[in-house]
Amino acid sequence: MSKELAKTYDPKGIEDRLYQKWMDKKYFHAEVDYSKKPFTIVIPPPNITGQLHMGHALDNTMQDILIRFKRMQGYNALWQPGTDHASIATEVKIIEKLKEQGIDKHDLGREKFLKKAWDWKKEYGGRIISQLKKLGSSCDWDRERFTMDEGCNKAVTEVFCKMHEKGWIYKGARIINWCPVCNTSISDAEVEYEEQAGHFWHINYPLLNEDGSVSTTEFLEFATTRPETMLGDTAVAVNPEDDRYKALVGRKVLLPIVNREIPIVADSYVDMEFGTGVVKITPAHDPNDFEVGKRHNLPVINIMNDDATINKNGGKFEGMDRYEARKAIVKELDEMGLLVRIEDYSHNVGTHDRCKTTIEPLVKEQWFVKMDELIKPAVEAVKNKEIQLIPERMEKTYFNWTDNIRDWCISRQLWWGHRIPAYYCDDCGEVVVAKECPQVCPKCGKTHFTQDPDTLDTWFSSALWPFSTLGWPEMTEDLKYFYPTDVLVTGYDIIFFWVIRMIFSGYEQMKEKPFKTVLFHGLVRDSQGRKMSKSLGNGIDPLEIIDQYGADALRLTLITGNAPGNDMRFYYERVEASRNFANKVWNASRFIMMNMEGKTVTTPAAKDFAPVDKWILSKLNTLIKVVTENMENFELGIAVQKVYDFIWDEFCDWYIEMVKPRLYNSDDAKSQNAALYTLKTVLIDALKLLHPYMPFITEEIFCTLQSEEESIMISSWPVYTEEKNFAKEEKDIETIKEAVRGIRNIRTEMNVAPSKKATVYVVSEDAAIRSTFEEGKLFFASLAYASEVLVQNDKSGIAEDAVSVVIAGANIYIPFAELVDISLEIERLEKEEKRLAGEIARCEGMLKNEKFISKAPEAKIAEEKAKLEKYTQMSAQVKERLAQLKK
RNA sequence: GGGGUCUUAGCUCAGCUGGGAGAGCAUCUGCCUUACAAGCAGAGGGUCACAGGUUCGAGCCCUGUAGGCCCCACCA
Repeated sequence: MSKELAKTYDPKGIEDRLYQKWMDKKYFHAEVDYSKKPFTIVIPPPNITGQLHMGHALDNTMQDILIRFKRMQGYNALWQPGTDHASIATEVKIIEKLKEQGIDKHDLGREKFLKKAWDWKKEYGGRIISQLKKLGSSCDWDRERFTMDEGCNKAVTEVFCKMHEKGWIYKGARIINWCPVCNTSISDAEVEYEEQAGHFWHINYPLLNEDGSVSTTEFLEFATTRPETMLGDTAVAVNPEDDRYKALVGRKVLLPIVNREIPIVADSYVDMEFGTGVVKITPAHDPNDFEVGKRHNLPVINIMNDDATINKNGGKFEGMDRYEARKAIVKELDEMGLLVRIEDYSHNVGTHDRCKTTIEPLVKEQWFVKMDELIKPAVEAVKNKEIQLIPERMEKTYFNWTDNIRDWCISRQLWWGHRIPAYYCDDCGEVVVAKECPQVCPKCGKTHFTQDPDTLDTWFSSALWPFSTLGWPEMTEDLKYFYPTDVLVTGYDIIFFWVIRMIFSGYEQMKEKPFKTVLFHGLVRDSQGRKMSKSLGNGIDPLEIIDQYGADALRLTLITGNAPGNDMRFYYERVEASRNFANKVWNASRFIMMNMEGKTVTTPAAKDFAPVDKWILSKLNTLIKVVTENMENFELGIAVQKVYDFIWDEFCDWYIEMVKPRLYNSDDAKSQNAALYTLKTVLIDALKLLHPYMPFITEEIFCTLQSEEESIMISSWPVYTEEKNFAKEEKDIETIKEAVRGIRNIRTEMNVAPSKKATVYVVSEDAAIRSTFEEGKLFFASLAYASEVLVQNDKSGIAEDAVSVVIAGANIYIPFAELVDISLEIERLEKEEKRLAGEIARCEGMLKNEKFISKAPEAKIAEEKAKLEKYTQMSAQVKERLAQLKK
């Protein structure tokens, strides 16, 4: 790289080239190596149906930052990648595709369908991976896994069998959430509640008299949102404390249309205050009713088919869709005079999160994971900080779920997924759970078995991901070395689906946590704060952003100004700001390289460093400390902001400008060399600090700048050292900066053209300050637009009408040749005096407060005293100057 | 019904354990100064939602109020 380089940074071409280089060099690959400490992250496996979206981009950028940071710190960093089969999501897509070709899943048959699914996986499974690469993700691709590969299958079977043996996986008929469109059961976590406008139908059921005849005068009124379920009613319930109905308990009502006699039961579940205080009980189609039914030994009458049409138990309504049946039943009740009234009613309805279909609670035989015992270590681990959740508030969400946990329904009536390792004897029906199909029935001795047709919830395999990917159930070397993993990075939206399940699975199977820290991020929203969604069409494609601005700019945008767990808005102005920063870095580097050209930069002797060099080195040293600390605390947004500010503000706007005169003066070779050396050193360390965030541009510059180095990504992370703190130089340079700012300010205020140079006098009785300015004279002159800088201990020779800047310990005078409006200058100084008076009042107020003196920490008191002294002195200088001008 | 979270400059957001309010964008004024106009130098703009409290000291801690967002529960 040299002068011919483009004035603007163009990431095109560079990014792919560098990624290929990293791949070729195997930098991402990690092997067991006990001489180094491991640092492990497992990727949240993206769905094979997926396309990279902003959520992925954020999630993977964060992981890559942590991995690259730790790798540079000398850890053996492993980022374990892979993809998820995403049973239901994928199956739905395949069914859709088949439908387009006019093929029905069931006509095709299980085997052929699965072949199609694997074809799909082959075709689309790699797409998301290549997209992650575009982002710069430094995953160990040699270790790529899939939730349905051989190893993961083995892990799933192993866990299922073990837990079944322990009695923690069982099969039972319970009420579950059924999706009539996807035709499968789903877990509680997959149900999404949605506010829907509906109705409240008030209905009368006639009471039966003591002699069993139907009363024509006595009715029991109740309200329901789902009148069609009356076909399955097996009781009516009231609260046992309810005086209105106490006498009726034990009597019966006649279920109209169906003409079934059903009892009136007393159950505390019924809220006396709500409605009429009477509830119809349909154990087969409502979870609460199911519980009531169990308590009162009520029959369970399922009235629905799997597609939510009424079954034969619904008599003449058989075959009708549930909503069609609702209408018909209401109509019939109305005709019978049993419909009291209809009320508008808005209520929450459970829908399937995948397809938004209203779920139907049904009683079915399903497989469940018993949660009560399993969850205990997972609760403990978070409670005692064995596992740290970031931000901490996520613990509340976590405990909210664990405290109310119910058994996990894990069987799905799908084909794409891990088939349940349960085998039924064709002859006697005996159930055998085993890793392989049994040869002989342990009960009847027959030899023919049929495997359970169901598959497992996709999260069952994801729950094992942190250890299945490292070789479990074999106790591999990888597992011993890399497990437990260090950080899990994920969105707060899958805390229930995934995070909790990994934690209890880790403790149950590995007897050890799956990770030490969970770092949560929020959602990436559009510029108006809306969720990005397909239906809104407001999604921004990260690949387009990469194409237009580069992966580095995208990554920086996603990290800047965001705190853990918080949502963010994404818009183009932010990306442009990031792109501009990349360009800034590029140009600063270009400048440094241009100046280095043809020269051999050597390490200068300690005495050859100018105060400015020490100032920036000292600033850099502090930066290293702050950035490292913030990254270790997972405050990535703060860390990168510090790097950004340092590079742009301190390094580019100040240091480079300060050092220019020395670079252009070849007469003082030692000084020039020290400047070049400092420029290069600071740039390299700054690039290193920036590398995890912006891997491509930093690599490109680093390798050009230091052709002998192979790659920045395997270089070592800068380390903070006390010896590189130069307090004196920091203070001195800040003094000069203050003077420069003051002068620039005045010049703008007085409308002095930048091209117009003037003599600048620095007057101070303090020899140390004078020497500071003497030493910095060269750059001070150029930054302050001075034709000449004169440092002296009194005002001799300075024109009366010179404008002046007061800084602590010195007065700066600029005599302009043109007439300066004295009254304007007086006004300006009076403003300054007022400001200082305010500051003095503030300090004095504090210091005169006895309670402050007695209770505040010493350091704080000393700080305020020093400030008071400084402002008092400055105020005196301003006053003196005003007195002169007013003469 | 329970819980969380937010309310800071015109906009979008930082502000980590309490010690003089910040950034980016936008606006205004000068500058094509030999790294960068995707830039440089400067400026304006905030009773940190409101009301109390704790403290020598509160944007930050506590209580309450108002409004927004989210999660959980699901009284038929």
